[in-house]
Amino acid sequence: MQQSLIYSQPGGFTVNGMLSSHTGQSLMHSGLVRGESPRLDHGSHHHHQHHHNHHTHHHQQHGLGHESHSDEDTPTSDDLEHFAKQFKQRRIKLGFTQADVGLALGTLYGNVFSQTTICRFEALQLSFKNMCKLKPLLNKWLEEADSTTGSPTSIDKIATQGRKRKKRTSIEVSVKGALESHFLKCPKPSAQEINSLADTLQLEKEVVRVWFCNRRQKEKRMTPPGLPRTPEDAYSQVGSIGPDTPSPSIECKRLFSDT
DNA sequence: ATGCATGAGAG
DNA sequence: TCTCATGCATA
Repeated sequence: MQQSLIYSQPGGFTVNGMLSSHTGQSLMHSGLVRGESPRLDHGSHHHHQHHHNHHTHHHQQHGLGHESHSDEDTPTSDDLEHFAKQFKQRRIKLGFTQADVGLALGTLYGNVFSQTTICRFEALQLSFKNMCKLKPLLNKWLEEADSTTGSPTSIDKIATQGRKRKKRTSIEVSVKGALESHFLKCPKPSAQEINSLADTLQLEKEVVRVWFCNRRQKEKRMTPPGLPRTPEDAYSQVGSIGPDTPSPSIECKRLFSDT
């Protein structure tokens, strides 16, 4: 947790040591879970991805095969991964917290983001599409940030949230385990399934429903959950690593034909 | 850093 | 209803 609560104002000294070093970390996710069709409308493309996804049929961004620049068009997963990494180091070098960045984006370009989102971006824990959307913004901030090394950023405040949010319900570990099991069987339970499940686990159906929604979203992130990604493992598995989706391509049978 | 939650939009 | 982007609150 390096998210200090203090605002580090780079107004005292010039922090200008932006090095282009990157941790030699071989993070190679093989793709996302679904066939995200990028909203690009170039009618003639569709090369092929260069990675050996030893299973299904999904790739999300066409391997345009020749773009290694910052933005312009749809980045590749590798581009995003690299950018996120660079972004984080530079952010830290400049002495800003994730929260600072989120706020700065708001005051600079009108889009405010929370610490959570910045964090997830850096950790590649957003969907591919979402990453692509945020990248340009963060890239701009980055340019601004290190060019203006020492300029006062006009901080503004846009308090826009007067919702009474439900208190976060803590789900017991054992119960979580049960939910996990069910998720493996059927990631998309019907209302009836959710009902009985909620009843069994003694949880509100809404809580169970939301849990499944969130669980599904997790599967769709760029960095899927449950990766035993230790450096040692990475070395042993080179050649056929598959951090890709566990192929749940099977339809879960609806025992109840709902409405 | 992450778990549970909200709400807008698609179907 | 589900997905998807996003965040408050919390561990």
